[in-house]
Amino acid sequence: MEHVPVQRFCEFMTPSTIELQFLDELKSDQREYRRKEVITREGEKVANVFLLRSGWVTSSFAVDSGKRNQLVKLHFPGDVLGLPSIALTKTAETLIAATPTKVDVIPIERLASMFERAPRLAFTLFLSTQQERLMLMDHLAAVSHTSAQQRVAALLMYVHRRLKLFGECSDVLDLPMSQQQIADAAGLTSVHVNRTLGELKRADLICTEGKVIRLLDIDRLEELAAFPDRASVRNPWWLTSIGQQPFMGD
Amino acid sequence: MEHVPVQRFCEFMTPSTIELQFLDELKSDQREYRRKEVITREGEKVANVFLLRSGWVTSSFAVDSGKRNQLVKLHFPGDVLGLPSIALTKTAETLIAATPTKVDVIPIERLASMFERAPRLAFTLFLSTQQERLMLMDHLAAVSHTSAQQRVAALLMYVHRRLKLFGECSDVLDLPMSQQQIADAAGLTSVHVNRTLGELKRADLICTEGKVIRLLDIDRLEELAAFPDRASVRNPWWLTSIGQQPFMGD
DNA sequence: CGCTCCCTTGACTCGACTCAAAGCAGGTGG
DNA sequence: CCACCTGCTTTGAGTCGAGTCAAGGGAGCG
Repeated sequence: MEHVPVQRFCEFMTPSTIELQFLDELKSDQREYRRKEVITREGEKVANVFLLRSGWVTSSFAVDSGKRNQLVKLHFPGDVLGLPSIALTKTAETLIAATPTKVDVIPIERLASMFERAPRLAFTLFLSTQQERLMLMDHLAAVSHTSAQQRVAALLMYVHRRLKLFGECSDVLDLPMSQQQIADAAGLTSVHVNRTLGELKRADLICTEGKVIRLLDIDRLEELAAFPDRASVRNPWWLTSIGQQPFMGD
Repeated sequence: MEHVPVQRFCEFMTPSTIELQFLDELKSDQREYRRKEVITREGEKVANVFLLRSGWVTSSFAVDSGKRNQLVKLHFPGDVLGLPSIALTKTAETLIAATPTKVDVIPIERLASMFERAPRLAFTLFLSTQQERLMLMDHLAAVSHTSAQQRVAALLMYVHRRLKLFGECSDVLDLPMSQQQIADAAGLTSVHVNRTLGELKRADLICTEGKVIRLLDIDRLEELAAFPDRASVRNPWWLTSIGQQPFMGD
């Protein structure tokens, strides 16, 4: 039974055995990347999406003709990478492995066939990307309405939450990101991120031990980050009523 | 034949007659709203999505416990409203009619059934929401990396482009938005939007005649707005190869 | 007539950016 | 083993864009 890597498909319902098998057969290939290796560079032709099996991946955009970067999303195991660009001829995102990484390669035509063969999975993926869209909206609201401290805290808490899902998490974060990248994610400059981290340290919210960040007061950090909390549906009848048996013909 | 209101479904391929009929039968109801009327308020139970038939609709979030608003998206005829919240128990977006508006009400369970009955339409909708996601990413990048002038210009050009699609458009925009709303969209304050519009006027890029904005130099405005230009796929084989005949049983 | 929005303008503040220089690894090759 | 990169972090000084607060002016409406 696959567990972590298909969490995107388990978030709203539990897939049947046949569906899990179908998912497993989507991949055409499996690839590994080293830290900082490029998975996809913006401008390249779009042919695949990727299921992240292990490792962290950053998704970013060049802005200002390359002078700056916008880090749009930090991906964790179970995430599907590259979806936003499937309607384009050239990829918009640059995907870079932040840690050593394993991905399944899923050709777009197989993804398309999922809509015919496994509609329940397709709708689940659809729901999951709507959630992503919402997170982007929250990110957008945050970037234009919150202070540097809040944005940095929000980033830390986001990572903390995701890691908690895997149980891999204590109050210690080993961020594989430079301050420059944190800045790109939060919409700040590296200089200012540095100062902001300093402020958080002085406020006894975090401390750093080498590259590692220790979260000293998670409650206050959560409060600072001020994520809107949104409750997701689980097993809604309109989802579970869709045909459960995918058509596995030919 | 329905034309404008289903453009979201025609962007990537041409739906078959049966598919168009299916789309038409999705709605459970049709509603009309007056200017400033609320279609959906954040926090309400999620039961439907809406197909915008005519009029403009703003989608916004309260931030800072209601002191500020983030206007996330301006919707035009053909857009599907409310999708980002379908995975939630309570809506995240507040949808407000910016002009007199007509919408089709689509219960979520019917949307779900589309994934079973009309997979090609479902995948088309999926593609279209991936595009939305991308636009949000661009919006995000813009908000953190561009000046007030650029953001206001970007908003104007966005509206101009959308209107051009309907052929309704000259170089004259009749924005049904207050400067406060423009500010909410651009991530600015109303005071600063006012000054920024002043700058654009002094630079002979726009002029205002009452509530109407006349675009004096669209080329320079486009340059200022600096949208990334992204080419969408049309009729990709992996889309058109999906079963064209929806199952219309029972 | 007076209300309520909304736009407009001015004066002041401040958070985040820029530019710049200096410290600090970690890694590579001589 | 040391010398030298190169990339990342840290700190300082100065600037500026956008926000805040506040007051006045129009325009539409009951």
